[in-house]
Amino acid sequence: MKPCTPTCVDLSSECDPRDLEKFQSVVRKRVAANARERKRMQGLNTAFDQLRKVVPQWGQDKKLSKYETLQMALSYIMALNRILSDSSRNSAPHRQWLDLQYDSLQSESYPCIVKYSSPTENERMYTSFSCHYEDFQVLT
DNA sequence: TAGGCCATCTGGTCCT
DNA sequence: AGGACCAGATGGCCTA
Repeated sequence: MKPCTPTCVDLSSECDPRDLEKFQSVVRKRVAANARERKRMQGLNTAFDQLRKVVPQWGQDKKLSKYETLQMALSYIMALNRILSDSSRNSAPHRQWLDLQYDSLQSESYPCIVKYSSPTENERMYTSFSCHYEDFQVLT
């Protein structure tokens, strides 16, 4: 898995000490850069995990890939945006608001997600959206 | 076994 | 000079 790094090479026996020192400095910098890059990528993955938690994921027991997460977030934001602009035009009650969300979230908006149409799945979706609706209300 | 997804390493570029 | 960011390469793991 790990490609061979310069640390694999043993130069200690035949190198000029100054070259060796220079080489070791390069290796130290490379190792430090690798660690920083790992940390950066871990931060990025944490952000993806946080995004997965707030993005709808019904009927999907498998974790969304990074690409799917971004696609879903995009679609979700677009849908909420549409809901917001629609609801500002006519003040719909809660259930109508949810129905509106359902209309906005058809499968063509979520190409990465399998669409489930059973009452159970719809109910789960309403529950999920109720939660988001509360958050939405707090924010606005 | 092939393909998808991912973590890691690496070198390059840009910014402070 | 050092750090952040990026993209390509590579190899491991998992699933159909």
